[in-house]
Amino acid sequence: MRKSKAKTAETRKRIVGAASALFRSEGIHATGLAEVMNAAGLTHGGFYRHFDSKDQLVAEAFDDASVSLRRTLEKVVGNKKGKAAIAAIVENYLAFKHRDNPASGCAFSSMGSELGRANNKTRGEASRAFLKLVEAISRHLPDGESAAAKSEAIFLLSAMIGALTMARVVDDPKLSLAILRSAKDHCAAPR
Amino acid sequence: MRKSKAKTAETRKRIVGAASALFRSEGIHATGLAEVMNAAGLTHGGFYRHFDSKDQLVAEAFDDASVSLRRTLEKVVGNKKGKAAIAAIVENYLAFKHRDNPASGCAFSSMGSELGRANNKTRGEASRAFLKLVEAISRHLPDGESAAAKSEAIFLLSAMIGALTMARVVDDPKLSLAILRSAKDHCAAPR
DNA sequence: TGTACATCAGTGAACGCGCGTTCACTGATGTAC
DNA sequence: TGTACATCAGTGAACGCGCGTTCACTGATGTAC
Repeated sequence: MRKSKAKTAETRKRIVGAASALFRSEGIHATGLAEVMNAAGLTHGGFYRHFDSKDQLVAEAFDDASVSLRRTLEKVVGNKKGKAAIAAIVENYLAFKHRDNPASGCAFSSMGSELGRANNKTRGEASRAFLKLVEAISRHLPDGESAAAKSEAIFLLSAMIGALTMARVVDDPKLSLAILRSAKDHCAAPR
Repeated sequence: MRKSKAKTAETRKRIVGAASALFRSEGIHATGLAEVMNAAGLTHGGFYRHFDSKDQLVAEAFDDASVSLRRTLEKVVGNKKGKAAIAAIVENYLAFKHRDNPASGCAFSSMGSELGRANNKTRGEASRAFLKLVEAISRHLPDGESAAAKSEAIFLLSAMIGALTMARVVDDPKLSLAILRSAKDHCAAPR
């Protein structure tokens, strides 16, 4: 049943995509490899033709999620500049749609506390992904290359990640709304 | 080997305390009941004399952690008022000591993404615990009872949780420091 | 206050189950001539 | 271009292991008289 190189590469992508969604919606530890392979339309035995270990899949799935988040942010920014660009990013990140769909959203919010205990490779990728997002935000702040803008962007991103995480933790819809709204109020118009 | 009521209550507390620390340092899913019981100086078989299920322990362990966090914050505030009180809370929360000791720190930062998938009881307790912390912060803001102060406190807390989480995720010490510092800069002197 | 008995905290073995990982096998793909 | 053979993607059974949970048992504690 050997497959063509093109098909094989396609299958691999499908596995990473399925893992990326499952890890974000159910957590890394709670998601089994059999579940991932099943979601990719395969049986679990074939996993090791594509990856060395679950850890490797975690790293690649995280990378997949972070690339997809950056693309989304670029899309919502479009041609907007300055405050309008920041506002678009903030509105999009703190939207109900994002809160209610962790599987396709920011991996820092959905796997944050698990990432802190991940292996070195994954944490390294997480650091680089975080910095790329910081850069994508600071670019739209006044004096975008400055240390102050970078610090501001770091804070905006951390704050949004915390707010989205907590908006998912609380079970009171009004409180969840209040968390998102307070973060929007404070982040959409940075100093 | 029946134990006195006092001893039994003491044992139960020890189990909850051990669970509280382990869940925060290794994650809920990654911590087994045998590990918890072992840390409490017992064998795993006795667990169900004290709790109905792991879920119940999770809820109680979370509660234990959140009470302990409130006590810590009360302690660092002491007699301080207004800005000084807020600054003390922020400095304490975003300290290296807190970042490097998740087992005794804020449960929202260490288990945030897992709490979002916890059962109803735990999420209900998480909501109440979050609100109590919000109240403990807003009390020190100008016009502390107002909706604006509450919103401000919600934002401060969410932002600090996000910053601490991310400071633990990244593997670059300088970036981790930058995350904590940017959050301190923005939170210590609220508008 | 002392005795007899019921209660139950804790132990350690066992339960079924799902985990990550390995492996023999199949058969289509890729390659060497 | 055609043939022969090596490669390897995917299957499904199996591995040892740790999980949450249950249970028979022990013996000190609590209680009823």
